[in-house]
Amino acid sequence: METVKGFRDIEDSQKRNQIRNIIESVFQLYNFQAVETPIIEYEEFVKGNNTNDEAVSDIFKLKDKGERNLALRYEFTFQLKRLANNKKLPYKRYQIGPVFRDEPVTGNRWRQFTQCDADIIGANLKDEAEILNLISEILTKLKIKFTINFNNRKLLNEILEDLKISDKEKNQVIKEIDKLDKLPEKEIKQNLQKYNAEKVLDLFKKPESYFEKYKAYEEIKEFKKISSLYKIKLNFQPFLARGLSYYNGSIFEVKSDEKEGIKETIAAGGSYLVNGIQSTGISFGLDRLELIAKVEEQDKKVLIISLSQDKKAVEIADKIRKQNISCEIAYGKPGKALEYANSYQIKYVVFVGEEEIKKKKFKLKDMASGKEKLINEKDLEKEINKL
RNA sequence: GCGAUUGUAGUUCAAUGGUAGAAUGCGCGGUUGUGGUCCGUGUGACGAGGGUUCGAUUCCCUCCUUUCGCUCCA
Repeated sequence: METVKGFRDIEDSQKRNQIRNIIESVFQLYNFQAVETPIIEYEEFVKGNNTNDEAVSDIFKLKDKGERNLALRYEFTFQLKRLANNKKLPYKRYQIGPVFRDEPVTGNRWRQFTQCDADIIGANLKDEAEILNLISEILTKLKIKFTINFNNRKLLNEILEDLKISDKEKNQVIKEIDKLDKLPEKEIKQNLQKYNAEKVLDLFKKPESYFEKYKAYEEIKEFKKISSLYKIKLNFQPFLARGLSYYNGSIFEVKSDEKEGIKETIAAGGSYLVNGIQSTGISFGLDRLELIAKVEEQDKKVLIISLSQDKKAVEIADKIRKQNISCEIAYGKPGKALEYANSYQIKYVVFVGEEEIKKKKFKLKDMASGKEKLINEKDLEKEINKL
């Protein structure tokens, strides 16, 4: 049986859960409120004002028995319009959950994936810096080396207006510019000639100081100043655009620096309006973080082998679990039980047989070394706890 | 969605116009209180449908799927 294209079974979700917990705990440290919202919404609401966005054309559509036109959420941001109503500002909320996009699957891209969002409704530049600090804290805890690319939509707009590019063509030009880190420059230049905008390419080669002449750079300058409070390194990328059209100020895109990392974006965000209120937010891609994060796996697991001494085995297992150590009992032949332990990476095994019960000493075996130790019944849990 | 590409045991790979073989995994045994080595044995696959043919896993068509690019994006 196959899963649907772009959907998958996650057979070992332990690492995933640990990453989720780390992200969630940091969100909470910054006083974001946890929320959950419906996966299904009215199609009209999902589309929102962003009907021009390509992403909106990627929504999964469905109908219920009442012939309502519905859709699966393709992100969380639009749902903030409802949540942010009547809230004391700034309203800070986080949400972790699956979103759905009916789009082609390539590489590390799925049609169901889990986003971890933190947003501030009613935000200024200082809040944006705080969001960056939060990104940095999370990725550091996940032991991921990263670069934060950033830009400001206002700067892009100003540059394009300066070059007398019409509002209609602006979005097309921005899309071309956004490909700069991907396609060869020649190709982009050709495409830009259609809009008479090839000059922008030369602009983007200029050093950062060149952009100081633009009014919108003031905001970038101010933002950099605030961010320096947190010692966050930002990589100013004047051509960074981001596809979602609702962004109206700062935009961020986080990439992995790891050699074995992935080329896809691992977190992205920016500033936008919610019900006319200036807001900012970030979204992590849990599925991608899972590929590159290094988390310590809880690997102290114990297998009790009951050699027809089930009563004692259950008793000991219970004591070990009370120490908060994962433990299970095998009732079969010892050979089988040891193979089982190998197969599921259970590192310690305790034999519970007639002899042990008589002597009140139990054999504790380290699977990696094969060494066995006799341990007094009283000290057993303590010994295991110390391992 | 468009263009290219892919599809055989759970996994990784073979062969073939006369319905398939290995490695590994899994099960059982050798070892009824000792595994990660070895030996034996078992299990298990032609993506789905249609066409050509005496006969199709093989050739053709459609759909699905895989991978890559475009578009877009976590």
